[in-house]
Amino acid sequence: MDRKTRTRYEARARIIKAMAHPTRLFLVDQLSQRERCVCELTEMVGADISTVSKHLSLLKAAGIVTDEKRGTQVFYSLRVPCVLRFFDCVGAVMTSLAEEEREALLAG
Amino acid sequence: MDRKTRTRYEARARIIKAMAHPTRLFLVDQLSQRERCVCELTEMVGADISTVSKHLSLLKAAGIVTDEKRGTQVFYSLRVPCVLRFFDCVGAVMTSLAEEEREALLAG
DNA sequence: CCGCTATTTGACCGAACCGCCAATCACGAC
DNA sequence: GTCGTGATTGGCGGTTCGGTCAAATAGCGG
Repeated sequence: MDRKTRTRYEARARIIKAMAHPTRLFLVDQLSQRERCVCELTEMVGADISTVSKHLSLLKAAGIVTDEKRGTQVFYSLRVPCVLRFFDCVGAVMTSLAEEEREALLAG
Repeated sequence: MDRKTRTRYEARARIIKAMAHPTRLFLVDQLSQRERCVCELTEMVGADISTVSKHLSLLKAAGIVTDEKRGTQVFYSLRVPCVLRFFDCVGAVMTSLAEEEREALLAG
């Protein structure tokens, strides 16, 4: 794998990594419905506001969400809706995983 | 977020996390073409065979790939092709990211 | 200006991750 | 059986991640 190829896969991995956390998946899921302010998301998640804020800025840095300040609040919204398709595929993988485990059980 | 919801998002995150690494993305990409043995993949990646083996078993544990032992070699293949759609979306996110940066540049 | 609320940022610390090395296991050839 | 090759596993440093706390910043109302 040459240097250029490696760089390309690293860039891709950075974006997927941004999705690879339960709280951030939840946030993306919520933002797919409509924009929400940090305080609202914080209440939904049930964690410290600084934690949620950091997750959101990570998603923003990855290019997945955008923010817009209105008065004293900051509203986040989903910028790239195609990430929602991750969920479908993840469902397929989970099915595959269950199958694999069943096969292993039968084999053993 | 109640306990059940959290568990569901954790399960999803585990699978996405399995994809969130440049080497593993590369492996998935290669396996989308055809099955390959560990030694072949190792040579392509250019890392220690133990490293590649661990990445592959991680992908397997996530349900994304399967392995089949034939003689002294182990062949891995892609089990859930839909993960390839990740790449398209990642491309879209990268475009969005470039846009966002350009906007920030103009605004600043 | 001050106080209040919403949010971000920095420091800290435990946990998880990554890559290499060595040891081990599995298989085929002899 | 021994040897050689392919692959997995365990362990060890170094790095990154995630959550919490405290401090800093930003906007609004008085």
